[in-house]
Amino acid sequence: MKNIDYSKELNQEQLDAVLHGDGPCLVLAGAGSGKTRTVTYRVAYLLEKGVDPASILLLTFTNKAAKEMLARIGSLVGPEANGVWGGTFHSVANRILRSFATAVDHTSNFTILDQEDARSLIKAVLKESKIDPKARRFPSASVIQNVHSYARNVGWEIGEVIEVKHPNFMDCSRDVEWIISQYTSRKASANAMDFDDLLANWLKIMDQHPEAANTISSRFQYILVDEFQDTNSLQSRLVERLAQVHKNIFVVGDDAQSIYAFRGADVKNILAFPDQWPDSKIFKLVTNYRSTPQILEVANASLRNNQNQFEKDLIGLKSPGVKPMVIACPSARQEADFVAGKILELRSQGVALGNMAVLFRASSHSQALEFELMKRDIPFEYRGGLKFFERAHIKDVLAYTRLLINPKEESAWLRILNMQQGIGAVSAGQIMATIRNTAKEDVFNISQSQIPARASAGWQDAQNVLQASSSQIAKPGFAIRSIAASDLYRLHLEREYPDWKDRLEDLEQLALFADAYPDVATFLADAVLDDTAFTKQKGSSYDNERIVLSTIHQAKGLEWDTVFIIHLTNMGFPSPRAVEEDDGLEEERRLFYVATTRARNNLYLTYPQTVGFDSLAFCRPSMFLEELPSGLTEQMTIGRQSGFGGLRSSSHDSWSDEAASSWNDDVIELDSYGNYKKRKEEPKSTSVWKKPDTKKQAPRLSFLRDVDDL
DNA sequence: AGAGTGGGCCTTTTT
DNA sequence: GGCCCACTCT
Repeated sequence: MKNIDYSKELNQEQLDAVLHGDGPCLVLAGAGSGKTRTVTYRVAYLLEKGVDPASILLLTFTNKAAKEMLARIGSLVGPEANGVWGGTFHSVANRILRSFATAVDHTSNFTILDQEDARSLIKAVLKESKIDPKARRFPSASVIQNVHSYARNVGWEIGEVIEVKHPNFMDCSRDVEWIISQYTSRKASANAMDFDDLLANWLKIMDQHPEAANTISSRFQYILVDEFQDTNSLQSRLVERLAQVHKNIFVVGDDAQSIYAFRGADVKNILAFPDQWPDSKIFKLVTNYRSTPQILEVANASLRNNQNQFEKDLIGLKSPGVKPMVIACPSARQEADFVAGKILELRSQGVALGNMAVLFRASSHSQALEFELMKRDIPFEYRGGLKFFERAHIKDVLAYTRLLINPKEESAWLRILNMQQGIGAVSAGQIMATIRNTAKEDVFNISQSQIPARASAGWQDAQNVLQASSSQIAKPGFAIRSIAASDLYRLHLEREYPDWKDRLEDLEQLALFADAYPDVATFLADAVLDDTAFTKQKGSSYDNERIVLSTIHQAKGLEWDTVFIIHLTNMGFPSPRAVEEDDGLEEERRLFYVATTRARNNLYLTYPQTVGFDSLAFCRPSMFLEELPSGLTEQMTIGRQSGFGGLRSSSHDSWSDEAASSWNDDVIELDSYGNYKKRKEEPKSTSVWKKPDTKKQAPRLSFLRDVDDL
């Protein structure tokens, strides 16, 4: 084991937290204050003290965070770190449940349903139910799914969630509960778990199976939780149960960066930690090493508009840099143009593309920029949107693969059946009923006589593929090749997709990825829970030559020299829908805080003054910009005539003046979203009003990201 | 019962 | 602009 000089490598704040003894410990770590560093050194310190690596459990929210921390621990202490258990709550739950599945009425090779799989199962239940959505308004499958998931994560009744989140569906409450109960039993009989089941079943074992619970909790003597502000009630209870006996619970987080309330995260978990764990120690990390004082001032000033928070300002240590810049652009097209131009300019000044990132609130905000970057041949890496394992053809093949393990898994069947010629929702439902009544050994040999006549050919095709690949169960890569290369699936791809060749190549990539796994079940679990292994393979050598495009949520925990936050409009960010939620505005502001604190040296805040495709809509700058004290930022307006690069530093004669005066001409009206929309006739000054021709632009390149998939 | 076509509706974040 | 749904034709 390497020798670590803790007092030299850590500041006093961090050192205190790392060296603290056993028992409950809360570390409140501001953005850029060395949170990851503290956690990794803490683990190193435990190992150095002689703690068995296998008794340390490190829980995170993203796979990326888990991998990064484990890697850093590894480079700190060497191979001794290998035994440390680290991963997301969900992936650790998966690993544990593989050993204890029978306690919760599953077998160890249970299948994990991702959100889409789960939704399609709910949809099928909905269709078979006698509920007539025409007779009255009834929540869609995805609304039901959200309600169900939220209820489980925060521990509410279905009725309560509907009352708070969808009051207009209050009278459907009973029926929704019934649908959910059907979904639950179908899922169980298919030996499948959704994301929430992973956590819920883990907790169930901890609560109701003392023997198993004892094995689990005595195995993990030290529990560390990253991003604790993002835990929901289910996760918080899990953590509590795990640490109940030894109380060696070490959590780090920042209430100011709590941005997952929509999926049940509750800041109260971190605020109440000291009450929940008497005698806990609290450490605060407020020294920021990452950002210039100018950037921190903007972040701090913004956050001061929030009421519910610990009082704490980040204290910057870096020497002064430049003020963050606010850039008003006439349109999204010109915003993209500005950002692309600036990227090239910075690169020529020596900032590597990999040291820059463009962040946005919602995936759709990046469209114009994606096009502009492609046009200019600027390589970029897109984070967010569809992941590799969520793309249609990948999911198709995975559905077949799932059946090899779990022949009665309903949502896999539904996906496959609906792909066959001559099988629609009704036949699929009938066939499913037959499958449910068949022993799992016989499912691949159901006789034609039990299948509706028109569905017969399609059914036989699918059977053939399954039978052919079922012999490859021990070799996931071969199973995948056998499915992807089948006439049935290859022809399906050719029929459906213009880019079928790329997709076939994707499938070979998938097979290569699967080759590394000892069996199909392990491979499938990773495919659903963790695709970092795959994405890494793809882009590794380019990492430093690509600019990152990312949603703010996915950018949490990361940092870059230069950060652009785009589409800072009143209708884009804060998101109008989020603002309707309780505490929604404050959460959006925390999101803005997360975004700004990703930047080390340069921060560009841009917004278009118009958005829209059909009709042009004006928008104002985001309130997060308007509420910033003037003087903290440099303002800039891009003139509408200019191509790229032509900037004006005054707002005189600018688009915004013209737009403002137009608002008085009654050409603009409020639409139902509270947006200003163009009405009736086109104004005279055509060049200004012509809608930007971003519409006819080429679609996103499919190998970068495929939005047409699902 | 499926498949193909036209119209209304909504734009969020993710393990 | 794109998705989902409902309607209609086969």
